[in-house]
Amino acid sequence: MPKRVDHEERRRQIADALLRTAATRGLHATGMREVAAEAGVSLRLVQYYFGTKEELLLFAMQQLAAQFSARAVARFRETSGSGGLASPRDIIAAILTEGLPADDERRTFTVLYTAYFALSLTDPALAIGPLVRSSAAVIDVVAAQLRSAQATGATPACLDPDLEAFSLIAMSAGLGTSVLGGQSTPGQAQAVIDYHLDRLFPNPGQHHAGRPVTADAIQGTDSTATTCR
Amino acid sequence: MPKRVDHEERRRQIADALLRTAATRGLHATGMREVAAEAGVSLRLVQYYFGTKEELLLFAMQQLAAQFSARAVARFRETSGSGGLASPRDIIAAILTEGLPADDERRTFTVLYTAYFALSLTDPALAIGPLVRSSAAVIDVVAAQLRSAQATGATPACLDPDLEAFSLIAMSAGLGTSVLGGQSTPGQAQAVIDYHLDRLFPNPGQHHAGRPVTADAIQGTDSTATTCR
DNA sequence: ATGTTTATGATACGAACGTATCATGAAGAT
DNA sequence: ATCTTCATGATACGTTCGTATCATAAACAT
Repeated sequence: MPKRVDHEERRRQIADALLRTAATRGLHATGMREVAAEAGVSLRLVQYYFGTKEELLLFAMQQLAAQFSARAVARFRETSGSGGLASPRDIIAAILTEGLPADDERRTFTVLYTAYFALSLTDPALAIGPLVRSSAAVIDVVAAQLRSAQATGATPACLDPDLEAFSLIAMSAGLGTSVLGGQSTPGQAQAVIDYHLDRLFPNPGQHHAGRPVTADAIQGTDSTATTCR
Repeated sequence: MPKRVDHEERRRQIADALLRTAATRGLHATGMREVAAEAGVSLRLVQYYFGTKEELLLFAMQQLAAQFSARAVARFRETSGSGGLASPRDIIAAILTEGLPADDERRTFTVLYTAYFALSLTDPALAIGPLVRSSAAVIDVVAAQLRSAQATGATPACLDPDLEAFSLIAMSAGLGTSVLGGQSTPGQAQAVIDYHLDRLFPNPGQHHAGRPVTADAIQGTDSTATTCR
C-alpha cells in the first residue's frame, strides 16, 4: 500500500484554511476555491477530503471548538502552574478572560463564533451543538468553583452558584461582542469582569483589610435568596 | 404631476419584506427576487427604489433600529403610563426586558440584529453605526436612572453608575443570545435580570422588611469603589 | 515492478446571484 | 386629453458558486 498520509491531519489543515479566510472575508462569503488557495492545495483536493461544503463547515466548527478548549486548558494550566493550586477566583477569571477578544487569536475566535452562531439561527443544517455544549460545560465549571469557594468561606454562602455562573458567562459573552463591535475596549471589559469578581469574592486584605468574610456569611443566613448581605 | 406615492413608505414596505424573509432564510441568503416576492411587487420595482442591494440592506438596518426604538419607547410609556412616574428600577427593567427575545417580535429583532452584527464584522460596507449608537444611548439612559436612584437613596451610593449600566446592558445582550441559542429560556434570563436588579435596588419592605438602605450607604462611604457594602 | 493511494490539472455543468435593458401599461394631476 | 410618474413584464448579461468528470502524475508499500 502506498503513501501514508494522515487524513485527519489534512482535514485539519484545510479546515484551518477555511477558518483563516472566513475570519477576514466572512463565513458565508468564503468559497471552496478560496479555501483551496489559502490551504495551498488544489480545489480538487478540498473536494477529495470534504465531499460537501456543509461537511467542511461542520468539521471546521468542531475544530474551532477544539481549539478554544485547548486554549482554555492551556490558560488554566498556566494559571495554576506556578506551584500551588489556583484559587477559584483565578480559575473563573481565567475562563472569563479567555472569552474576551483581547488579542488577535481570541478576536478571531470570537468573530468566527459569532458568524457560526448567526448562520445557525437561520440554517438548520448548521447544528452548533458542539459550541453550545462547550459553553454549558464552562458554566458548570464556574458554578463548581463558586461552590468550592463557598465551602472555604471565600464567597458568601447565600449566593446561588448556578445563577451567578450563568450570569457571569452571559455577561462575559455580552462584553465580548461589545468589544468586537468597537463599543468598548478590552480593558473596559476586563474592568467589568474584575468588578464583579470583587463582588463575588470579598477580597480579604488585598486592597485594604476587610472584615472577615465569615462574619458577613453568618449574618447573611438570615436573609432570603434574592438579597444577599 | 401624476400619481402621488410616498416613496419612503414604499421603501419601508420593501425593507420590511427583506427583514421578514431574512429572519427565516438568513440575511445573506435573501435575494432581491425573494424580497420582491415577499413584498408582492416586481423585481423591477425593488431595483427602482433601491438601486443596489447594499442600499437596501443599509436602509433595512436603519428601519430595524427605528422599530426597536419605537418598541422601547412604547414599552416605556406603557410602564410609566398608569398615573405616577415610573421608578428607575422599573424603567431599567423595561429596557433590559425589551432586549430579551421573549416573543416572536423581539426574537425576530434579535435574530436580525445578530445577523447584521455578524455580517458587519467582515463586511466593511455594512456600517452598523445606527444600531451601535442606539445601544450606547441606552447605556446612558440606564446610567442616568441609576444616578437618579442614588440621589433618592434607592441605590447604594458607592456603586459606579456607568460601570453598572454597561455591565447590565452587556449581560442583557449575553442573556439574549443565550436564549436565542436555546441554552436558556426567557424565564431564566428574566430571573437573572431580576436577580441583579434586586442587588442594585435593595427592596425596602417588598419581600420582607430590610434595614434602611441609608444605614448601609453611610457605612459604605468608608470602603473603596471596588467593594460596596 | 506493480498497484493503490494521494494529489493535480483543466474544465464544464447548472443554478443562482446582482444588475441592466428593453418595451409597455395604468394612474392621476394639469 | 396630455404628460409625468409609478409599476410591471420579460429577458438577458456576466459572474460566481458548488459540484462533477474526465485524464494524469507522483509517491510509496508490497
